[in-house]
Amino acid sequence: MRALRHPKTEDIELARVLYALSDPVRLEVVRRLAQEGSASCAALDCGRPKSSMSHHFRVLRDSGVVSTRTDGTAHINELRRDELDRLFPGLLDSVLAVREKAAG
Amino acid sequence: MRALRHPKTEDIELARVLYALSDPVRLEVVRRLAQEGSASCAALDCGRPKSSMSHHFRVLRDSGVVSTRTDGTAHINELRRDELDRLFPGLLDSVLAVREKAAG
DNA sequence: TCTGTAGTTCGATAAGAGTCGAACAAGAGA
DNA sequence: TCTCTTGTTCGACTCTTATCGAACTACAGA
Repeated sequence: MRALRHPKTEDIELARVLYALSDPVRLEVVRRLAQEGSASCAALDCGRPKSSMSHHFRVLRDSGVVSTRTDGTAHINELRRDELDRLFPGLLDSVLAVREKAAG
Repeated sequence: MRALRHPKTEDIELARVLYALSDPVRLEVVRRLAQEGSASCAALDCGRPKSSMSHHFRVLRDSGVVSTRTDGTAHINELRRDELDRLFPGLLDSVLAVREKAAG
């Protein structure tokens, strides 16, 4: 497959990261990556078709929130945690610490 | 003027807050409110027409990031800092701590 | 009441984003 | 090489959003 674009650490922008985190589907993906360390796209589908998930993974990748490596046919994602923590200390921790009340 | 809508503390949602913070104009407004405590809309225009700024203030208000009170004809805005800190500990601090490199 | 000031609302426009099926690409294994 | 699996890309659609001028609302002061 084509090479997956990852911004360099110094090109990661706060506004883009916040935007990437502002979607419920992507937030859920980030939470699960934080728990599980790394996971393939398929393992993280939120009941949505793969084209939709591919879009969300691209937003997360382009913003610098996750990195994706290839393992056979699978794409393994993980949080760029060290870099994000260095750039925006406490941000990811505070986002991940939030336990939102159940809907309804 | 019509009453300005403010969500109740318990209705403030993380994703909406992150979205509100993901725009450069709004991020700048939030930074300046953090510095100055409170300010009118006019004092915080980012060189944009007031209709544009009014839109951004509404996004910030609707998401629960700022509260707006009326003082004569002016609308005085301030961060809902205590509430945000209680709901999302560390989030605002980490966002405000970021010193982004100058463009170029 | 007239005028000025501060913001909101409206309407239009253009750009962006989420969603999904279908087609495509690339590696793995038989 | 055929096939399966895993994702990406494309195209179409719809909804949302940012932007701005113009009209409107509300308060204050002369």
